[in-house]
Amino acid sequence: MGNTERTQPGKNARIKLILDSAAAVFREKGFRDSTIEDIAARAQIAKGTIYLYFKSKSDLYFCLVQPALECISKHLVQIAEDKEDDSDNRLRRLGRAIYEFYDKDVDAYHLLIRYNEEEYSKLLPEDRLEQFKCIMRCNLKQGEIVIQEGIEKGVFKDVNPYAGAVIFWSAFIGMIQFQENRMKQGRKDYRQATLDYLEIFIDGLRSH
Amino acid sequence: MGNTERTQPGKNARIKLILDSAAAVFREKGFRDSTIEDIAARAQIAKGTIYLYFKSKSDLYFCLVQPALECISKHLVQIAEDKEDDSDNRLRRLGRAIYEFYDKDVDAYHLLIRYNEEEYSKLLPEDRLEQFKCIMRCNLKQGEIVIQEGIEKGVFKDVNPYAGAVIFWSAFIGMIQFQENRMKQGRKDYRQATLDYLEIFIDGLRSH
Amino acid sequence: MGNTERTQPGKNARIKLILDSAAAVFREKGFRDSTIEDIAARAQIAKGTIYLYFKSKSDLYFCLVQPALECISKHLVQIAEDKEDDSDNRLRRLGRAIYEFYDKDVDAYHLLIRYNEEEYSKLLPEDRLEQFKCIMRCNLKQGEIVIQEGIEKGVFKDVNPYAGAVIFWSAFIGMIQFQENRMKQGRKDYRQATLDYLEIFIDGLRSH
Amino acid sequence: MGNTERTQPGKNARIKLILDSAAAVFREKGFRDSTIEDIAARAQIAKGTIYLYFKSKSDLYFCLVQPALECISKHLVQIAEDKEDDSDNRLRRLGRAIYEFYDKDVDAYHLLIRYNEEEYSKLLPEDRLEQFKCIMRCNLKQGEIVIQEGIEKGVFKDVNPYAGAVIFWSAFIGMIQFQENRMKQGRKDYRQATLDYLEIFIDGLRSH
DNA sequence: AATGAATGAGATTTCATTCAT
DNA sequence: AATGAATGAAATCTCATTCAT
Repeated sequence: MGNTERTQPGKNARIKLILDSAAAVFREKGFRDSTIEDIAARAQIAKGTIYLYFKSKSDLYFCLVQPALECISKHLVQIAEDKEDDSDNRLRRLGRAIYEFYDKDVDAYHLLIRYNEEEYSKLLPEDRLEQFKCIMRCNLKQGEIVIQEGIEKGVFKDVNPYAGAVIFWSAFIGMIQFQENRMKQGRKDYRQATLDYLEIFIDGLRSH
Repeated sequence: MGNTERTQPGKNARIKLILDSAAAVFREKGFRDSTIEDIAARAQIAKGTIYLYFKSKSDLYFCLVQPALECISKHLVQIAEDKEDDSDNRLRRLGRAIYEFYDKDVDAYHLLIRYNEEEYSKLLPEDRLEQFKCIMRCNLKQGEIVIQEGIEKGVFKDVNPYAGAVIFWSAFIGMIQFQENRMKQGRKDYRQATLDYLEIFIDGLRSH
Repeated sequence: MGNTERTQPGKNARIKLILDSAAAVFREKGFRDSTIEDIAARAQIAKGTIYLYFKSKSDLYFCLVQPALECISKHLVQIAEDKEDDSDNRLRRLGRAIYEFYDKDVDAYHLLIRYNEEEYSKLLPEDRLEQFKCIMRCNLKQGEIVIQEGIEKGVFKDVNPYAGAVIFWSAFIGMIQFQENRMKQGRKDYRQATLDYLEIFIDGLRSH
Repeated sequence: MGNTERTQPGKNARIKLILDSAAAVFREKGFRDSTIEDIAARAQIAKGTIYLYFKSKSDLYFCLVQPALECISKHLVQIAEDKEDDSDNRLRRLGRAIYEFYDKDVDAYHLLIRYNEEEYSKLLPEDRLEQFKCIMRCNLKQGEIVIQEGIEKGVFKDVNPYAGAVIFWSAFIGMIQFQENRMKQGRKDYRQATLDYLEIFIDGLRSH
């Protein structure tokens, strides 16, 4: 028992090492094309070592995405619940929160937005997938709530709030993609400029 | 030569048969999970026959997506070049053109919007992939052109036109997704309503 | 369709080749220690070829043992149902039938008597295993029936007929083992002598 | 030396602990499906510790079965050598001795009767295996000796004594199996009745 | 031109054994 | 002496591709 306490930090470091490698490899190759061998090689450990800490490739993927999903999810809920703030500002804050999440952990972000591509949905166990979808629905719901309230206050146009949230989310993915394309072309990183485009969406929603 | 002429139509029919089967199978299962066996079975031909007409599974995929991309691409160029129409209406028509393309050939649409998922990009040869990206850049460019002109005319806000086009495109994908989600839940197909959400963007772009 | 008819014989030959190799390898190494590679190597074909004809290693095993089990099973039922013959002679004939089954297909016999060793029962699907056990119970039942009738006619002692059948069966396995041990030691094959030891059992059962 | 004396008892206790755990695990799962991890877990020690006392998994198995075999072996020799007792009674006592051995240590019994299944025989080194076979031949020999003497005294029929011993042994295994089957079905444990079936053989061997 | 049987490289996962602590 | 993390060989099964017919 004393032993366990002593080895815990090493164990956690190992887990972190594997998760980091996995995130990078999944990011580069996608889930299906990433092999346990790839992940082990990047972590400079043996294949079998990964199975000491994770039950399967799917389990590894799940453990990787799960905390990231829950973290951003909680943050979004907080923002949506801050009823003292204006609807349009809360929508802006939702967008910024997602952007900050992206900026803090690029790999996790990419895993998150791909969770429901067929590539993943075919290979994850039914229950894990359902858990993912549930969290994602929750995220979407926050946008929906904020838009709904804006409509009720007359700040926003009378659109379908769910549809509005979907568009908000997918527009955001598009903006990240834009930023990454620019970076690949060697251009400068204008984060603030990128976030400004959120305003296009918010302006479009306004009732005038 | 006489022979060639006579066999040519049969050959083309064969190619079309294979492409149609492949489109359906790729759509249902995704690229990785689709087997040459699946495609051959659906076309009711032998596996080996496919290799008479296509070099590889990747090649088959490329030949499938290529014409679809070029078709929508030409259409978008036509709209963008119609300088007599208002900027905001041309943006609307770009959106409708994509929607109609989707509606006419769901399989091709899904292949098209996935062309740059890593699942595909890792499996295509470098040069094929570059060709794809070139076509996609061209598509995006049409949105950029229309937005640029709108800005110059003072109809649209002074945003980065490329960013605007990316957001426009990704918002569109989001709307299709929304529509498909609704359909899966057994709800009715409100195409017109869906297209109306285009207006959120167009309004957001307007200078007031 | 014409094709199918033409290829059928070749296909059957392939299946037989694989089954024969599998029987020999399973016999030599047991189910768990036999690898698909071993079986393929013995058949001088590639690993993958086996999967063209059999779903899995378990399936291959099942297809191997199933017909042998059913064949001996039917034979034993026939003998047990021949009510015109004396009980003791029918018991003798049951023993001889098993011996002949052994003699005709040594591999199948060894697979049959091992079907319920843990090695197998752990690795076969529940339903396959149940099918096996059902056939084995049926085989045992024939001995039980004959012994039961002998008891009723006063020919045999009043023993538990099921227990009698179990002992009959296991004694038989012992005799085969004896014969094989003798053969391994390079001694001659006294089949007739071996079968004579059945008489020990039959005599022991007699009411005097 | 003082050290050695002090650690010796601890060492022996360790060895016994490991052997006991191994016996239980092998019994439950069979040799192949038992892992060193399983055995270590049951003994509440670390995996590596087992390798301080045993060269390998096979070695552990050997050290486990060896004493059990020798114990029953000695007992059988004693009975066979008790020339004052009748042949048929000594045969009965041999059977009872095996039954008592079974009853006292079910795990050891099951290991013993399986020693020559291929699952085990393929995994033990040639020399270990030869040692096993030698002990088993000795056990069998005791039955052979008793039967031989019975024949010489005219008590038993003139059968091949070795064959008689093999049948005796395998019939016994069958009876245990019968008893265990009954128990599994939740029926009562009629040990005395089970042993009575020994009489079938003894009667069968009698010269009248 | 068409077939489809055969191939074999490659992916996931297990576990006996080693060895640094 | 004891530990248990790490190793890596090995086993099952899949499927793109080839090639004899």
